[in-house]
Amino acid sequence: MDAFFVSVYLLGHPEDVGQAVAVGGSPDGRGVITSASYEARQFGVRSAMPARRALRLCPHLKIVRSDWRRIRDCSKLVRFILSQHGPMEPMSVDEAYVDLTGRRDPERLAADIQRQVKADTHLPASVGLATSKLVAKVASDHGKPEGCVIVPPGTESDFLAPMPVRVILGIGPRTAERLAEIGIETCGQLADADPERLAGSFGRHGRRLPERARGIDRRSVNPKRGPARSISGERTFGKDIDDRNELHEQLRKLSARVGRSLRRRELVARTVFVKFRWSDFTTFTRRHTLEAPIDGDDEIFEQAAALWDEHWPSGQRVRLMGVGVANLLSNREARQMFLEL
DNA sequence: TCTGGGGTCCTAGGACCC
DNA sequence: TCTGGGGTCCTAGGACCC
Repeated sequence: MDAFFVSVYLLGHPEDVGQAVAVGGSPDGRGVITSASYEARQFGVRSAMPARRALRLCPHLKIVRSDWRRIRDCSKLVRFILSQHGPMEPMSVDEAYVDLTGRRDPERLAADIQRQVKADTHLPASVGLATSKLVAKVASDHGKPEGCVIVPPGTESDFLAPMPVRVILGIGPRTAERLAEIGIETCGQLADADPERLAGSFGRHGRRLPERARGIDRRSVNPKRGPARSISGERTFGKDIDDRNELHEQLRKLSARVGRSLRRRELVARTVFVKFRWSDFTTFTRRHTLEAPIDGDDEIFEQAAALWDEHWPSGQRVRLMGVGVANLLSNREARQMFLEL
């Protein structure tokens, strides 16, 4: 989906269509931009940018909060439409793969699906059609907004060759920087690199990079999502906090939020973790695993508070606090475990 | 002008067991 | 005399994604 959160907002606010609009947090506090309209992007506004900075780049920018209910509803509808056309694997709230293997005239089908999404949701989407997930994703990004990019079989390598290595899913800023240090900046250069040499400096993952850069990716579309592996909540405070009571109060709120989410999904957890971020941005986590799984707000808070008190130097100013659970089991699995014990 | 929030996966070291 | 070897679980950090 294109500028998804902003597009969803505009559904309910047609008067703002064509304006520089962004979804994000408060520019007075420590909010960042989540999604920016293409008009806002012309001013350099990007997601993950501090809202304050976005406003400086684009003084007339309208920043609005995200409407999660509406976003979820739109996401569900898009997924439903896609799933009518083949096995569908959701990647995130606004991206999914559909397997059209064996379908007649997939080029036309891709364009039809895009039109159907627009007609039924009134939301703009981009489509990429290719022989693998990796290339389809690059193609889809390449045509934004409202693009429909088809990469015919056999042309994957040529399609990717001129592009920066960053377009490949899994190559982030860190890997791109390290590749640049050895003179590799484009997919074409990466495709020609020696896999063994890359394995030397990038480990197991490195050996596969040249084939990835050629568009070779045998991963299939997998519609079955595994169960959640962790659930967490975190909060960056508007102002750093150093008062123990206030910190405990926040810890209790976050624990309750995590607990609710856990129970709604009918899961229990054996591990509780807390996340710390001091004023100077030093960040770390501490965790504890229990013998028996839990799902209650008070139980989560009790564990979180013990970890917190153990690692929070009294008086240390806190910028962010997080609480999470991992080692998740379904209620059924937990019952089974209990019987075995 | 400092830098959100929700996740996943991988790596590496240490404890512990046989 | 130096210091096996494999498997599993746990912790912590880091890269990456949207």
